Amino acid sequence: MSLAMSSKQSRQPTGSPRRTPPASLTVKRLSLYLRYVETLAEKGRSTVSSRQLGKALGLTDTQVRKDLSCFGQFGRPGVGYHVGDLVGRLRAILGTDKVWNVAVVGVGSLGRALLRYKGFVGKGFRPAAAFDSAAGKVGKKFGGVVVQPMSELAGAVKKSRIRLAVLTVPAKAAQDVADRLCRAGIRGILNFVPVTLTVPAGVAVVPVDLVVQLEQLSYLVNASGKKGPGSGD
Amino acid sequence: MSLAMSSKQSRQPTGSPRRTPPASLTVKRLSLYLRYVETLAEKGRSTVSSRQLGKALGLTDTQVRKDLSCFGQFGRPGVGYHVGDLVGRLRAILGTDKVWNVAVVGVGSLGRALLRYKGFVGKGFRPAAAFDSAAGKVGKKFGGVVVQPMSELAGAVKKSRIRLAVLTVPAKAAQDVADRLCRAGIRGILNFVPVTLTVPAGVAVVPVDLVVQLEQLSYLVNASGKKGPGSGD
DNA sequence: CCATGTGAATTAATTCACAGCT
DNA sequence: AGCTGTGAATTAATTCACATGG
Repeated sequence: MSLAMSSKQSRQPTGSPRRTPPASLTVKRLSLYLRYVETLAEKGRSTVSSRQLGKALGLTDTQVRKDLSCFGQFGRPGVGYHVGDLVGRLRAILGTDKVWNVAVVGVGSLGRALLRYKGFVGKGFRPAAAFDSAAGKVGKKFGGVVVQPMSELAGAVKKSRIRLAVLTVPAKAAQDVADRLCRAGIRGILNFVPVTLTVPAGVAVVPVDLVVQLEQLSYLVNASGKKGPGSGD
Repeated sequence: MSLAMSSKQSRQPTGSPRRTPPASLTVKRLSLYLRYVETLAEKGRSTVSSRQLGKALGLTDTQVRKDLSCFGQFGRPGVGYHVGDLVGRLRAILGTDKVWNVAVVGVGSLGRALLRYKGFVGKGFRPAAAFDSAAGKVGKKFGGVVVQPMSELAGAVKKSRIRLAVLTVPAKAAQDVADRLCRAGIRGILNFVPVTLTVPAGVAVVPVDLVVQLEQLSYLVNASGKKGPGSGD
């Protein structure tokens, strides 16, 4: 057995990405950490350990520490992480310490549901505008947001400082609308349309295809019929 | 058209997992392959190459071939994959060659939107029942499905052979309802509630947290502000 | 003692390179 | 020519092991 050497590194001021690159899988877990730690904050808990966090989310304690440590070192040996601090840190990393104005484009049943969705409040996202090409929908109000015609899109995006869009238009229109959003200066698109979008560099797309999600379930259920692994929440 | 592989096959019977294990990331991509290949089928295209597939989805051709090959070898050197055949194979792998009855549990705005969502038709999923604990909603019809009281859940699940559930209840009720679903014999849960569910082995959970998705966007947009990687559709 | 942070080892996933079929 | 399928090499992600602080 070899003798490890001491690395001996003094502590960086605050929140310095030590080494490893951001890593896309890590970021997804950061959201889950935040979600869980926020519930702890509501309950008045003041500290949490990587083991408790991992247990609640189905991860190992090492995984949790690795994820957190690559964005800086918060958390104290022997104690754990300070809940309030961790909430702040995670929000800052994810960029939800400020509120993002979001446009909902396509006011079908899904778009309307998102406009009315209560889960965004306090999470850093605010549906700030809605757009639809159907004249019959323009002027109507859903979740407190008045639907505007598509012709207003570029103007409203600039005026209301909207940087994110939720896309819930019919598949045939999706790429066209995405192009318009990009030209209007939108920086990210949450895409519910079952189509792979092409966007210029500098614009992010996160796809959410409900059929794809159900297919994952279908696969897992079929697979567990033969063999027996767990699941994947 | 549509001539299944006739004679000439010294291959394995059908869809034999050659070597590699199923791999969870692979399955997500299979859904994307299916989605794209279905659009090709509608357009009447008869073959597609791994390169074309990859190009359309932002993947390398090698990646596509690796993914497909680990479920058996369909596709002919020098030609590519037969579109009709590939659709059938992918559906069989994902388990959507038969129709799954799905229960929507929790008929808030999101649940209603999912009941009305048109995108499930022809994809192997059918909203077959809806449940809500609010007496005011019971008896109402959304997307052709009548809302039933929670007390009917176990009975309806058995009677209608429902094996998948979409969970869109308030966060406080989520784990309780999930427990009831599991006792009723449900095999998979598509979880829209921002809570990590605990379920017995043999039940699959696929989480879809809209806030988490937006946080991914937020992170990506913030990150591209400093440096300049692309996106991630 | 318990808990974090991290280099080293391990395992998973992707890409490379090429044999072989059309 | 073009294309698939796959071992080998590479790169990413996770887990292990342990030094160090509370």
